[in-house]
Amino acid sequence: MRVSRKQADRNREHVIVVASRLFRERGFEGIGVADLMKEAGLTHGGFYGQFKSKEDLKVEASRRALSRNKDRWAQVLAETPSDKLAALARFYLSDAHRDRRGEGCALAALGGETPRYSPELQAAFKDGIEGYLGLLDGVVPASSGEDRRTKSIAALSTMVGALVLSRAVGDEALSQKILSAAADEIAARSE
Amino acid sequence: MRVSRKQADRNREHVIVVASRLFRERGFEGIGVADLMKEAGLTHGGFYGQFKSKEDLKVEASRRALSRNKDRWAQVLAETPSDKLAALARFYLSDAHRDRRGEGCALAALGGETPRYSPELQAAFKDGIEGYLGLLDGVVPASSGEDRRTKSIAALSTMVGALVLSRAVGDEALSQKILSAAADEIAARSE
DNA sequence: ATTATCTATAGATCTATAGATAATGC
DNA sequence: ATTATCTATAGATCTATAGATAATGC
Repeated sequence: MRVSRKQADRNREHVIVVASRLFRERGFEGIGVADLMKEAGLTHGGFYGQFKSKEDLKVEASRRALSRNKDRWAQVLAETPSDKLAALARFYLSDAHRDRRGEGCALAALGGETPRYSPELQAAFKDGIEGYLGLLDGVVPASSGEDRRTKSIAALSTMVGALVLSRAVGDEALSQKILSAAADEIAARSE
Repeated sequence: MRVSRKQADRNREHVIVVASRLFRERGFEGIGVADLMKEAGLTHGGFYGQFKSKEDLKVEASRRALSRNKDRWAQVLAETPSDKLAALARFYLSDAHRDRRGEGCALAALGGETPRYSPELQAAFKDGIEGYLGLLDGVVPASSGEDRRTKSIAALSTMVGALVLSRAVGDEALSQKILSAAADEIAARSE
């Protein structure tokens, strides 16, 4: 059942998008190639015509997730007239983001697993992180350029750490408190 | 080859300690029961006499790791005469900590995987986090009690997030910059 | 003729259990 | 007699590949 080149490209795209969700939801080891292809509406064997290996797909799916999320950040910043950093923190540290791992930040969902895999995967995360830092550099309050990057890194670390912790505690009250405390702290520093 | 009750208890302890290292190094899905028992010098089948399931061991090993690390925090704070928060941040955000996942903070090593597992495991992480926050409450600068807990959460989030990111980027220069930026920011806020 | 996708399977792993063995501790 | 640990295995998964099939695109 061969399909056209154009359809094959669409199928490949679809596998990457589905994988970017499933990896974030279940972790890199939490979903197998067969189940992933089934979820994408294709067969197990078809995978290896499109990708060299599962590791290869991890890289593609992570780049896709990080890039899509960066676009979302840029959108939030463009929509907000003032207090852009505080608005970004509130967006990132929302209940909705916490509860939707599959569509959320790949740094929080998969960053902890990344050191165990290929340099190519780590490079994808490095590029993703630098993308976020580039956006933050434009909205953190700072005197010098060097200081600006320091502030951007601290803000990103606080956001990622708080999201990870809010998802880990399994306790709604503490989870909420973690999200709001981190958002408040970032907002306070942005004044 | 039965052993004494006392030796069996020691064996159980040893499995927990070995697991707390291997889970942090390789992730909950990165090590199997058979390999883990081999690493502990016991046989695969012996595992199920000591633990109900692998999930059960995840909980025990996580509690052990979190508790040991909390003791280490308390030790650092006790050894430091002044600027305790800055000293703790430097300790946590060190190259040594980044490079030794197996002995390091379980929040950074395994926090991202925790939401996918049992309520019991999440409760272990909740208890661990509250332990760290309790120590931080004693050293963060704040006017009111409520504000103090907010500052503690923000500091913990920044530390955990920075450690996760520093391990994920696979780039020594950026990794170093992330660690130092987060440590500087926490130190600056502690004055 | 080429090639995207399919079915089927190899070979390695995984968690968990059954039943045997042998030393402890009454 | 009890029980901690052992060997062996069930049954389910995992990644990856081989070879067949059938539609595309020259």
